[in-house]
Amino acid sequence: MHARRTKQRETIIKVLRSTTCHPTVDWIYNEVRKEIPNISLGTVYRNLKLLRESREILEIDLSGTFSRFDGNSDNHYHFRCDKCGRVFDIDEPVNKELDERVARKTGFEISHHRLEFRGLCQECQKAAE
Amino acid sequence: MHARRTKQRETIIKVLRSTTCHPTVDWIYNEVRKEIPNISLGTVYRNLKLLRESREILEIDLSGTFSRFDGNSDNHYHFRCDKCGRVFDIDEPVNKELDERVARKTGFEISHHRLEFRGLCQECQKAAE
DNA sequence: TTAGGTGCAAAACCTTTGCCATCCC
DNA sequence: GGGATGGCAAAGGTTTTGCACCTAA
Repeated sequence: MHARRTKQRETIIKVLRSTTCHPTVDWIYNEVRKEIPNISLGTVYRNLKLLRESREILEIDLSGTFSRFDGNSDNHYHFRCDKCGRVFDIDEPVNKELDERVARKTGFEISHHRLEFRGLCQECQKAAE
Repeated sequence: MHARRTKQRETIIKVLRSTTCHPTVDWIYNEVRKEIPNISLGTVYRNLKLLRESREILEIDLSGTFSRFDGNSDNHYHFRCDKCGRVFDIDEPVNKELDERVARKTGFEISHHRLEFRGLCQECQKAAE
């Protein structure tokens, strides 16, 4: 199966790469509709699935009702605000050595790890005062 | 609101504490039905929500369709097998110092972090040979 | 030409919720 | 007694899928 270049897929990638927020499917859908008004939600889901599988984007594992995506597929850490729900990228080096140590200890074959900090972002800290 | 002691809730806790697997709601539901055949799925959901809020259990954030739970609510790390989907607890000290460092660097107020290793468990490594 | 892609709508799924009966404190 | 819970079923919201029609290569 050869991935084909379609306007829909290109636009979805463009939208994802153009933001630093970590959008939900619904947000992506609405953005893309500004350019392709009659695109269907199913197409968005299908393309996100493909892009995730080809590792062009990252699906962020969060509890809660809906998935979020990251246009940056390099492994990196996230912070999630417990109050406003926003997700931020964290500029902290990924600790590859940890993978190796745990792999040795457990016998698991470890490809990577996901790390998510939780707490309050600056704005929500102020709002709580 | 006083949490009341009911057979349903007690059984759900018992089931959760009695396993080291990280069950889905559906699995919990079926286990509990062995003791309380006419318990409803809604009750299971309601109690899991209560227990999560009172921090007696842990909801594990995973991508994928359904939630998973951990009867152990102490913060600890997980490993998830990409092939069989099983989740294992990792016996590795939680790095609290990391929270502090990132908090200083970012200005976020960090309460904790979640870490999940990904890869292949021992059995799935053998199966892949 | 043709396999992959799209739109549309229905289906599938997990989770939540309203209502009323029931039970615990 | 009275508020917290449970059972049941319907609703809600996200994600997937079947199908017929396109379209990029």
